[in-house]
Amino acid sequence: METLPDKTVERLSQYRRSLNNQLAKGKEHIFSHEIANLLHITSVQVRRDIMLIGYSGTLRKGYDIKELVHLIGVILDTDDGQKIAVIGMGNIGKGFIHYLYEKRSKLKIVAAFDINPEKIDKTYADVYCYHLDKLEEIIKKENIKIGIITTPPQVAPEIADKLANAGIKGILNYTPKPLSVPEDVYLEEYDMITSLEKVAYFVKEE
Amino acid sequence: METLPDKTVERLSQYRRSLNNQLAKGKEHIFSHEIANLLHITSVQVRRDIMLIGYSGTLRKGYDIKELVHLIGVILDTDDGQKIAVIGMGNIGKGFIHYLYEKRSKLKIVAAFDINPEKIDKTYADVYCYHLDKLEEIIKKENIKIGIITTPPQVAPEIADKLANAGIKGILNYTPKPLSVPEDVYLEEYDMITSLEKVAYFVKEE
DNA sequence: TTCCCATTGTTAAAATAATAACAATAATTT
DNA sequence: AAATTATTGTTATTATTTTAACAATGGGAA
Ligand SMILES: NC(=O)c1ccc[n+]([C@@H]2O[C@H](COP(=O)([O-])OP(=O)(O)OC[C@H]3O[C@@H](n4cnc5c(N)ncnc54)[C@H](O)[C@@H]3O)[C@@H](O)[C@H]2O)c1
Ligand SMILES: NC(=O)c1ccc[n+]([C@@H]2O[C@H](COP(=O)([O-])OP(=O)(O)OC[C@H]3O[C@@H](n4cnc5c(N)ncnc54)[C@H](O)[C@@H]3O)[C@@H](O)[C@H]2O)c1
Repeated sequence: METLPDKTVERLSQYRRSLNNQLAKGKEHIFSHEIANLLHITSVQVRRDIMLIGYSGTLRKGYDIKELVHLIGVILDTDDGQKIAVIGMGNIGKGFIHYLYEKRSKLKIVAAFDINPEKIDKTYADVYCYHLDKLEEIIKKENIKIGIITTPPQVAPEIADKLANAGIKGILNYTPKPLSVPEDVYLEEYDMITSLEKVAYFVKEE
Repeated sequence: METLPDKTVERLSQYRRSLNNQLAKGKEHIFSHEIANLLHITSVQVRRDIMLIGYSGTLRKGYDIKELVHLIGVILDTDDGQKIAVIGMGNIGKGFIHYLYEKRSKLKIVAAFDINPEKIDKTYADVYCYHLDKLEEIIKKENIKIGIITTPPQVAPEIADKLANAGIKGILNYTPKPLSVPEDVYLEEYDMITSLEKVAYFVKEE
C-alpha cells in the first residue's frame, strides 16, 4: 500500500483504541458516525480514512469492529512486533514504561538506559535499565528499532547520534531540544510547553 | 490582531525558547536561516511567521533577538500571566510541575489536585496539592484559566466537566480518553501512544 | 411491490499549511 | 560609482488535509 497520510495514521491508532473499548463492551458493529462521536471528529473523516485503508463496511450495518481492528493492526503493526528502547528513566520515561506495561500492544519496550547509578541495573515493570554505555551493544543484540528520548534536553543530541549509530530507525523526542538525524531515521518531536502555550494563546484570544 | 495560524502559534513558542538560548549566549541579532537551523525548518517559514506577527528585521543584520522575544511575549502571554492547575499528580503531573519550576515563563502552575491521600496537602516545587473536592473553590478563588489533566483516563471526562463548570477556559488533556467540552473551552489533546504508533508505522514503511 | 431513508464510498471543493519565486534594498566589493 | 551579494518581506504556487456533495444500495415501511 502506498503510504497513508500522516494524519490518517494518527487517527487509525485512535480508532483502534476506541474500537477495542467497544468490542470489550460486546458491540460487534459500528457506524462511521458512532466512531466519529467517540473521537469528536466528523463521520466523513472516519469514512474517508477507512476508505484509504481499503476496508468496506456493510450498508445499514456499519463496520465489523473485529475486522476493522484486525486490518488496522495489519497496517500499524509489524509481524514480529517492534522493539523499543527508552533513554532517560525520569518521570516521563518511567511513566511510559508503566503505561505500556500490560497494554496488549505489539509495541514492546525492551530496554531502558540511564546514567544515574540509582536507576541502572534495576527493573521497572519488567523493563531492565542498563547504563548508557551499553546502548549500542543492547540495541544491536535485541534488534531494537525505535528509541524514545526522555533525558534532560542538553544531552538529547548526543543520545540521538548514538541511537542512529546503533541502527535505530525511528526516534520519538520528548525533550524540547530539536534534533537532527540521518535521512533514513524517522523523527517525531513533541514539546509539552508548546502545547501549553498554544492553549494559553487560544484562551487569551477569546 | 486576527488570530494566527495554529502552526505558527506552535512555532512561535519554539522560536522564543531558542531565541532565549541565543540571548543567553550573548548573541544580539539573528538571521532567519539561523533560526531555521536551530529548529530544523526552512528560513522561508521563519520569515513568513515573523511577517505574520508584524515584526521586521533589518536587512543584512537580521532580527533583533530581544525585540523579537519581546513581541512573541506580547502575542503569547497575557498581561498578568495565566494561571494553570494540574489534576492528577502522577508521573506526568509531577514532571510538568518540576519542568515549569524555575522556567521564567509567564505561565504559572498555581495548584495541583489529586484524590490519593499520600499526595494531597503536600507541596511539589512550590505547588500545593489539594484534594479534588476543593477544585471549584480554588479555581474560582485563584482565577485559574487553564487545566492540565493527567489522571487515569477513566476519570478524565468527569474532571473535564468539573473544570468547565469551575470556569476553566482551556484544557490540555494527556489521557488517551477523548473529551467533550463546551464550545467556549479550548481543548488540546495529546496521546503519547499515537505518537509512538506513528513512528512505528513510518519505520515499518521504509 | 414500490418507495423511502439511512448509510456507505467516492469524487469535488474548500481550507489550511508549506514551499517557491522574486522584488527590494542595504552593505560590500570592484 | 557600479556591480555584486546577502538578506528580508511578500506574493504566488503547490501540497496536504478537511469538509462538502452526492450517487449507489439495500433494508424496512407503506
Ligand atoms: N506516563 C506516560 O508516559 C503516559 C503515556 C501515555 C499515556 N499516559 C496517560 O497519562 C495519564 C497520566 O499518566 P501518569 O503516568 O502520570 O499516571 P499515574 O498513575 O502516575 O498518575 C495518575 C494520578 O492521578 C491521580 N488520580 C486518580 N484519580 C483521580 C481523580 N479522580 N482526581 C484527581 N486525581 C486522580 C492518582 O492518584 C495519581 O496520582 C494517564 O491517563 C495515562 O494513561 C501516560
Ligand atoms: N515531565 C514533563 O512534564 C516535561 C515537560 C516538558 C518537557 N519535559 C522534558 O522531558 C524530558 C524528561 O523529563 P523528565 O521530567 O522525565 O526528567 P527527569 O529529570 O525526571 O529525568 C531525566 C532522566 O534522564 C537521566 N539522564 C540524564 N543524563 C542522561 C544521559 N546522558 N543518558 C541517559 N540518561 C540520562 C537522568 O538520570 C534522569 O533519570 C526533559 O528533557 C524535559 O525537559 C518534561
